[in-house]
Amino acid sequence: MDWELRTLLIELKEGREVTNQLMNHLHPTSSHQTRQLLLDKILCSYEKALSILNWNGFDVGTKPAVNAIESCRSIDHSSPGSEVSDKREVFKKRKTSSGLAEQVRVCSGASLDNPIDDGYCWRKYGQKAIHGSNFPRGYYRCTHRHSQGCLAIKQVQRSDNDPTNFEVKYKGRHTCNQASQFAGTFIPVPVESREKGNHSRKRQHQLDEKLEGLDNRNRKDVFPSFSFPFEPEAVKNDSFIDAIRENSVMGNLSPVFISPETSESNYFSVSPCCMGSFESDLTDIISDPTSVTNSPSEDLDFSSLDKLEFDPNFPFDNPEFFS
DNA sequence: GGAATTTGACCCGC
DNA sequence: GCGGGTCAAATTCC
Repeated sequence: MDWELRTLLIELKEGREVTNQLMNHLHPTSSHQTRQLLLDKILCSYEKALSILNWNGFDVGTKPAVNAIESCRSIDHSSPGSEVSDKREVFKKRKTSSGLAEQVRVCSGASLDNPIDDGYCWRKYGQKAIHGSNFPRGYYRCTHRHSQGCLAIKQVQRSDNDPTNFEVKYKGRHTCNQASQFAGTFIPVPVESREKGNHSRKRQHQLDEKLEGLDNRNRKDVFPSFSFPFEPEAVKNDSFIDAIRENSVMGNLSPVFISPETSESNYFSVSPCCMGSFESDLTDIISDPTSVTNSPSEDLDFSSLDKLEFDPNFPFDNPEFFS
């Protein structure tokens, strides 16, 4: 089974699951926003599935609905096997999107105080007003670009339709130590401690920017390594779901995951830059309740999370899936 | 003084 | 020519 088909199946399964959730919320006491959120997720799954078919040469006949796309927690545009190539051999030569591994993520529900947090240290190198967009686009590159030659970059732009949505485009892969830290043993770091210390640079103009749309706290975040049980059996374990739920409900967008017992043999970590769609899907699971937490529709039933199906035969150890 | 951000200018693709 | 991506000097903060 190839990568696209697997992703397609995941999306279809998720669509079915969210549809079931929506059915549970059809009673009059359920809030409209909750139902709208679930509808958006269903549309998101459809759009992702159609996009996959589209990429594989199927004429799906329709263009993705903008609202549906923006409702998606993540849309993976990674082109497997594509490598970062710094084309800036000529001064200020413009990089083209082709040839760059690109991943687009839409982080919804990120309040001004809870911005995108992907765990890497980024340095902002530019900001540009985008034609037709109310909010400027911020350009970030890895802090270790010069010291370690890390070529990872990202672009952050707030959605016009929903200012709580941040569209984050990742291009390139982290080759710095941060990436290896992600591959290491998980060290849980409380959110509070991550926001203190030398990463608490606050400026008045940054506060102003907050109001304008680009939150700056996503620029410098020290983010713990993320790992989860390697064995599918452990994935099915309630502790896994509970950990996700607990951390999600805490309102932290970061996939801070506290493992019961960290063991290198039982846990594996995946660098976000290399996770591809799986990371996106995992982020879906983790970030969705968060977005609910930050949204007015707080009555979303988390119990449905327990119904998520994890394929026991899922090839977690198959490197091809993450390429 | 070092590091990070801001911002105007430059460059390239379309 | 326009829009988007990047550079780099200036600025700001610790």
